[in-house]
Amino acid sequence: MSKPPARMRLADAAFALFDERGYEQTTVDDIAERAGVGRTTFFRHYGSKEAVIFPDHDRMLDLIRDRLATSSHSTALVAVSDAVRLVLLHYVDEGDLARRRYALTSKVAALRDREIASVARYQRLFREFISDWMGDPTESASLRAELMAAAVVAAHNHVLRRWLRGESADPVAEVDEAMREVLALFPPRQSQQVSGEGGTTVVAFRSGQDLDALLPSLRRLIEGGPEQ
Amino acid sequence: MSKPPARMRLADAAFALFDERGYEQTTVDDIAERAGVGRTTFFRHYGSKEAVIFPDHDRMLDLIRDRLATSSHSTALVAVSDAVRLVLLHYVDEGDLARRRYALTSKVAALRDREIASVARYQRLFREFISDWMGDPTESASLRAELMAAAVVAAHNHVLRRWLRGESADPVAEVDEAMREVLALFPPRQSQQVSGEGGTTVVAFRSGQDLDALLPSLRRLIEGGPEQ
DNA sequence: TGCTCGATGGAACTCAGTACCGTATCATTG
DNA sequence: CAATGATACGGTACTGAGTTCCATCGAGCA
Repeated sequence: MSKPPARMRLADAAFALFDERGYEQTTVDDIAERAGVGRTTFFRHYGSKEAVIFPDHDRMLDLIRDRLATSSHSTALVAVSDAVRLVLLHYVDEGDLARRRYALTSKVAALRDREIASVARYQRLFREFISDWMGDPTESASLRAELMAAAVVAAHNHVLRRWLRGESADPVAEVDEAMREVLALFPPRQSQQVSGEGGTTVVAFRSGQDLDALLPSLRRLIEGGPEQ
Repeated sequence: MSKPPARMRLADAAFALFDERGYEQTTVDDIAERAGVGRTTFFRHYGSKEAVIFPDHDRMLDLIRDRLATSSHSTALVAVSDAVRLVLLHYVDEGDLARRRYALTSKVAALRDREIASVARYQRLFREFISDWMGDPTESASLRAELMAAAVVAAHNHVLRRWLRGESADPVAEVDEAMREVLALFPPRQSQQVSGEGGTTVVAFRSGQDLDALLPSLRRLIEGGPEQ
């Protein structure tokens, strides 16, 4: 009947106390005492009181990095979707623990802020990866990469929160669908046009005019090359 | 020769000390001492050591709220663009102060996290507004609102950071352009088509054919009504 | 003068987080 | 068996952020 490792006892004690008294009302001393270890040991295992709630963010960042790194130019978007699915699956595997954490982050501003900061790190990884993938130093591509990374992360968070609230029975299917929607927002561009003959790219717009009235400007756009 | 108000002296002292010694190496006592006030007074004016760097976020949130509130259904997107421009202009008006803050948030993780948390609050405002505006309780619309809010905020941050780094001479023009790109990502949906006469909606696609070869299918699309 | 009120300063406190030191356990060496 | 080193732990003392409470000062006012 050996005791479970201190690290886990600390996490259990922390969650239990947070549930009973609330986060701010619980001190690190309380947690250490209930876990039956010294205060020093707590800080050896978790860098801060907040970190006992989010022990895995660094590992998740590595996971994302790895998945993105093992991709070629043509499979970049697949890698992004995979990485997102990986993160979502990690939460789903945590099960009830993830839901208890969600209950805490919903109530405690400090924890919510911490979570948001972590998500921003994910977003940064995606942004850098997408930016490299685009390989286009123009300001327009830079903005596009930023928007895409933001959308990817927002889609993940959206599905994750739905699952955390018990609104989703199949979060993996939902996140795949959401990622399809996100990628559909960013269709491939002219520079990646099918090589060879001069095809036609029609950009999306709405107009009160009918098609015939629009054709002149359409032709001008196509033949005149890039315009303001 | 009356002294400037304590609040401003505290901010000046804080920025000066942060520049000289760095953020972590500066204590609140140091700041209060240089400002010639007591420690208590510091915390009366700024809720925390970090808050002396970001004094205006609450006011900015109110500004956004107000701008969004004074809009009708048809001017919702204009209101969003206006609100974004408002925030950007606030930073630009700060001028050098905003750049010093940027230098700090670039170096100090705690400050970066704080800034990110504030941005998340902006994003939440936009998300709720856009969601209400869509008035569509489906999951698809909910995701769409989330993506749109994320894109709006990402676009603002992108332009703001460019300006902070001195890469943009006309940030207002840039943010307007960026917002146009963002809104172009989210074309109005069928159900919101301009009532009345038959305008033209061109959906985005790419084709290897040239425009003339495409026209028949285009016409069929337009006249045949909604299709998959 | 006596009064309130707002802004201030100071003392004392709680608690997170860090630094340092001593100790117990265990496996590896000779 | 004895010396060694690595690892995990506990305790003490410290710094510094943030809070609470109380005392003070000055301006306006009856």
